[in-house]
Amino acid sequence: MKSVSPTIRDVAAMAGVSVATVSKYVNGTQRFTPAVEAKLKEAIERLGYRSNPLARSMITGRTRTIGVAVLDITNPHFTNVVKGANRVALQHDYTLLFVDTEENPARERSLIEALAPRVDGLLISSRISTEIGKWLLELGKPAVMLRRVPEVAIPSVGFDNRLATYMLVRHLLNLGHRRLAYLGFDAETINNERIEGARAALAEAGLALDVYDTHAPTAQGGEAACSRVMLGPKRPQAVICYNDLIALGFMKEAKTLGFSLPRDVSVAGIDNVPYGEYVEPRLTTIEGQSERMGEVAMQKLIDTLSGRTDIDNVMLEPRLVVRDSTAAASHG
Amino acid sequence: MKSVSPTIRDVAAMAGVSVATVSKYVNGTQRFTPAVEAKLKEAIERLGYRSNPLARSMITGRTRTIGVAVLDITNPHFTNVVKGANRVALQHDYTLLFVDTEENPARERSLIEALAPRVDGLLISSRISTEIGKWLLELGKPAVMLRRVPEVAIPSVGFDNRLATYMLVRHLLNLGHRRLAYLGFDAETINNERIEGARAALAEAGLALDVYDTHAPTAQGGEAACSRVMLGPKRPQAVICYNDLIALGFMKEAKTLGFSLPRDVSVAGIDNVPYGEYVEPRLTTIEGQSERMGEVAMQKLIDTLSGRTDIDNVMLEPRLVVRDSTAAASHG
DNA sequence: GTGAAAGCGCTAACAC
DNA sequence: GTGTTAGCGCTTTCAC
Repeated sequence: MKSVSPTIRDVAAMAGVSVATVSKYVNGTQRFTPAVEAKLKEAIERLGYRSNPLARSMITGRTRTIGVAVLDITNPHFTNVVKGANRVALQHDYTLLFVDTEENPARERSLIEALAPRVDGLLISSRISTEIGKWLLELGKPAVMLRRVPEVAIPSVGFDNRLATYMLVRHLLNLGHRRLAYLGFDAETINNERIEGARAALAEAGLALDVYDTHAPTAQGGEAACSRVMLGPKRPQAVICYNDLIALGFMKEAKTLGFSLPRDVSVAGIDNVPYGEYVEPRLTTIEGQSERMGEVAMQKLIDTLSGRTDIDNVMLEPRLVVRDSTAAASHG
Repeated sequence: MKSVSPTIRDVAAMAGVSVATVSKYVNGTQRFTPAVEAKLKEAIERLGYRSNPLARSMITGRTRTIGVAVLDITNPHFTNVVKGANRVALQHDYTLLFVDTEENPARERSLIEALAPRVDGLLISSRISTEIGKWLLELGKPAVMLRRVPEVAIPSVGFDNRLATYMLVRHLLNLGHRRLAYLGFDAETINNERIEGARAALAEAGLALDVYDTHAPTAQGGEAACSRVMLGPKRPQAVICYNDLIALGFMKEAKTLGFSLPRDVSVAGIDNVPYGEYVEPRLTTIEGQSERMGEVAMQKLIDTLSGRTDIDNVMLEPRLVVRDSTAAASHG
């Protein structure tokens, strides 16, 4: 219960050796005579000495720690990314430190700035990836972006957003739907890719897409937007949501408004968060491979840290998961 | 794109002043002559200088950072705790660093050990709170436990587990149920408190509790245990789950097994995670005040860091949230 | 206002 | 094997 921790010098004094010896012993850099080793062990034990990682890092320049910045720790997609990243990090004896930027670009930067010097490398998911990417570059700290940023020389792992919505539209088209809506999240750059993919598939069938927007990529966002979509002048037969959370909220509110799902409207999301399986109707979605994304990104980062330097942009492939929230269009 | 960051000395050299001056300027400790200030500003700008927090922390002994260790970042209960904690930390200009111990007591200790020296204080949720608590005490690092640990001299904020299940049982009793089961998570110390609370309420009615166990406090855990509970020799009319996640998994599997909910069985959870509102039937639960727990705990920690030292154990009160997963017992 | 110097706790040559 | 020494990048007295 000492208020101030013992230092390497205290140990050295107590064991009657030099600080260098203690340092080497603590780091297992060398072998020692049994006598010295015993004294060292005893002194460390009695003093309750623990080496100060800050001081060590300052010299070695390494922390054996990796920083992960996520946009919203509440979103299962991100927690799964984290799980995947954690698994790989653990295998390589790295510790993960997380920071939640809370969808706030202003804080984002300062949080990453605070995190960066304390870690060996960074895994970053950001709304402003390109900007952050450039800034990271001049920071000179190894990083991997959790989103494709081909325009910056930083490795990244992303997801084929165009293909995801393209597939979703094709699926809905096959079910006989003609009036499709997209409920997006405008503040996000990949939102446009998702719209493009949907439009491309629709264009092939000579159809157009109605685009709506939510204020947040969350269930609350989906709830809030539902009545506008479903009770507006262009009620869709099917709606594709920016992500599963929005879809979950949308479905809940649609039911509250008296609609029967999927009879009155088909709904699909993207990410395949675990909870999509527990709602009714079970959510049709695109498997976003969140955990895999975390794994791949972490592996890339560790490779970079180990000297390998192949700056490429991995693209994870989407896979359609059909469940009960999408059904054949009713006649009329 | 320099590989090595500029130091305070580079700035001093470039601006033609001493390092002490730069330090004071960077920390806003003092006022300067406009001439010096301008030179400083320019040098810092051109060099892209950022002060190294490691070096600073080593001297000041403070990091302006708080470490939070959670058991499972995938569990919405914990992410909400984190949200609450983050909110008040932000107000006081503290940055949060998280670590996910992944329900693994062995890693728990080493992760916290790695985290502790890099932060000013700790917020810890652990399966082995008492043990960790004692250890924390001799570490001398301010900490607050996210669970009541009255037996250790560490502030903590917890939740009235006995009252929670007591209330749940009373609710179920009022609905006419007589055969109640509890689906718990044995590895958790508070599991016993929850069993006690349920038993106390049941005893008043001259009834007994059937206790089952899951291998994990997750939806998968609930799913896996469901058939054992529902198709065993003592099929219950109502089951209380250790937490909402288990309840969600249990409900899903019960439906798969052909049961109609809540007609065939009433189900209740604890925590009030957001997704309980999106499933069908909507989950009856106990509001666990996760966010509030995070807020209170962080406030306590910050108070401690500011010199206040009232080591008490806050107990948050449970509140019953009745939804559709609990209904009147059917005759028979 | 500004600077010189000591040193935070530790590691890494290098010498013995 | 073990000790000496010179810092890592920064803050902090204490002079001027």
